[in-house]
Amino acid sequence: MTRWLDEEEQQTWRSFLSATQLLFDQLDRELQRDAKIPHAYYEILVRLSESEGRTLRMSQLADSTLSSRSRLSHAVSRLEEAGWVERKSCPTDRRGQLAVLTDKGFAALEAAAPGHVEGVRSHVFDPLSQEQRAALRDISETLLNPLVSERKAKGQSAGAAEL
Amino acid sequence: MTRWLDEEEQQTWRSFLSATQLLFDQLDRELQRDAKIPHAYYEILVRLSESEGRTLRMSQLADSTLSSRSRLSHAVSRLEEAGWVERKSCPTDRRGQLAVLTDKGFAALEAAAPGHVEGVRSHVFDPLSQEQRAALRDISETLLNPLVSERKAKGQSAGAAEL
DNA sequence: CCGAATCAGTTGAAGTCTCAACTTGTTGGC
DNA sequence: GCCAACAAGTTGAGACTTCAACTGATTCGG
Repeated sequence: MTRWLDEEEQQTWRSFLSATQLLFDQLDRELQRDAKIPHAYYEILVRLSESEGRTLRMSQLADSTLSSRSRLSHAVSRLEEAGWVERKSCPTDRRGQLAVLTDKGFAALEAAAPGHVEGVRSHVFDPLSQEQRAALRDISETLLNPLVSERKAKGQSAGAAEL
Repeated sequence: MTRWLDEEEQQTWRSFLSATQLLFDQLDRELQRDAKIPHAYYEILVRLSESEGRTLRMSQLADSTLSSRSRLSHAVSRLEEAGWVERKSCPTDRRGQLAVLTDKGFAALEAAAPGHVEGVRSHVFDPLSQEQRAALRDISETLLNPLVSERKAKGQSAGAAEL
């Protein structure tokens, strides 16, 4: 009954797995070395830096970083210890918490960003032709929608709206 | 000096990040639910099952799963506790260790594989057109080589030969 | 308005991964 | 042969993630 992968699909899948694995390992290692944070934490800083008042509700931040609430809570605690983020209680909903990027956190992000962008460029965009870049975007967007739906179904709350 | 990403590149990168993140999260969750192991452990079982005598040197196994030696060592210890893998000392090099897939481990892999393949199919291949599949393979292989070189340079020993 | 269901967020434990240090065995130059 | 470099693997500590259980606040049907 199982629809096994044929030779061609097998090759595709293994190349894809290897490439993504090596890519994220590499970017993570660079970020860890240069900025002392994992990529997931970098993403948190980026989202906050792009938000009104450098502030976001915990749940919005979790959704926009594709993170579980639990993971985010731990991560923000960690970033708080580093003095890069602060928690404030939400004025309109006493359950809510706001995460605010501090000046120190913003400075850390500014310091980390150029190196990280350079990494993305050199490991992803530089090796690809213009056609390949377009195809990569097209493929990624095609895969994205069903995955987001599935995730929502599983109860992970709102959708990854602003990606 | 920084070569920032333009709007188009930004979109591509974020879609790619989201899609891969959601994809691997999903596959991992399915595997954890159905087979009680993370995807990295599944990969180990697959490599062993494909090897002569269901046996591989630790270092070869580490290379072929793109895993650090340390990570592999921990993982094999865990799989050994489960009775799915056994360690034997290598006859030709007293430093070496062989990892051997047990019958029980093979059975576990046989039980897990159909569900996992179905997941890969439904989340990756089914949504893509034939052209997109070809492009995905092409892109993955393009990205792979430089990453493998970089990894080797960093001292991670031999190359990911048989992917 | 009151209680059940739901929502926002946190917590602690258990699992995995990384990093650096370490043990043991091999090899190559002298 | 011998000792310094190197290779194979392991180990333990610390960091991150997941999962399930939990607290407290909000909402909505009756």
